[in-house]
Amino acid sequence: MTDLDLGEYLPYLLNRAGTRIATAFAAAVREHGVTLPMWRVLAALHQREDQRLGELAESTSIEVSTLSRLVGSLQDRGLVERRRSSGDGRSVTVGRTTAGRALTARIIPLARRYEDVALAGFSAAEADALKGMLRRLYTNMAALHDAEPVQEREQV
Amino acid sequence: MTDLDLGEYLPYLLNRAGTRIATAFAAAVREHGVTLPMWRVLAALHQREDQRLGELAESTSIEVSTLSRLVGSLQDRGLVERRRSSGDGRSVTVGRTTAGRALTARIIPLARRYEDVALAGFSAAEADALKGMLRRLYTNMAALHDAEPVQEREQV
DNA sequence: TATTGTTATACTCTATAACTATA
DNA sequence: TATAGTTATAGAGTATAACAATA
Repeated sequence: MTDLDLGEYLPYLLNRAGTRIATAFAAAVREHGVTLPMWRVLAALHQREDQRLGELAESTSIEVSTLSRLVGSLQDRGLVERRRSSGDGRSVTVGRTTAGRALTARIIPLARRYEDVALAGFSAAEADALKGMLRRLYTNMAALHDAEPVQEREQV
Repeated sequence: MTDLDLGEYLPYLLNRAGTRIATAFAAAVREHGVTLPMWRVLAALHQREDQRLGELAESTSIEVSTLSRLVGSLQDRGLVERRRSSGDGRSVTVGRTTAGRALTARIIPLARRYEDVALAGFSAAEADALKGMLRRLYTNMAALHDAEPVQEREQV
């Protein structure tokens, strides 16, 4: 008899913690006129300037088609710009404008503040351990990413 | 100069890991004819049978208005039923039907399988530590939940 | 032919607010 | 008046697939 205790079930705990921090921070960035996914794009471009759309989709975990329109909205707001890549004529490079960099710089301290709230009471070692485990978790799921759903186990 | 390294930024790592496990598992449950949020409702009702809509919103991290229609869809599929609560005439109690319980039982082993993939290479102690920290994280954010966005810090 | 990105469609989820019925 | 739930609407994101331009 296989059962499930949500209080010990990792995907549930991950979703619960993620949802809470995301909704709280979404309300905060909205005061700066952007949505949470838009902030994620700006943060990814802060990490590495000028990414192709496909790379940006990878680094933000946002679907390419969704991202294409999201970049359009950011462009309408004057925060990013699209440039035709010099090498490959098919690909598009996305980069922040001066206004986009300024807004990113204004939001970063707020982002740190929320991280501090989330990690209140954590030692530096604990926080590092948590982050390391989340990175391992991401890597572990790589095999299933863009692959077949896990095979149903044969009934015996 | 306050900067931000996404590779060390908790909300980013949380979103990345959560998105990956969620999209992979969503594809798996879709084969059973339900969406991921629907599965979350079924799992919450498996954890505790017969919850009022408000409680269910709490335990699934789904907005009440979204949940109301989600429960409607599950009802259309014959997986849950709404009952007027005996005590308070305003509230509605949601419970699984026999078919709902059967479907939940079919998905549970699959859910465990995905958790195992995510936690591959983790010792039991590490997995427990991770889960405990995610619970603490959730609790830490409680203060901000349904509250004002964190105050902008005064410029000096 | 394969790849990169855009666009269209239908569906789902969110956010807000108006509304009903109870309390 | 306040609370529990439903419904309406608009805005965003997801999933698929069709499409254009380039390789």
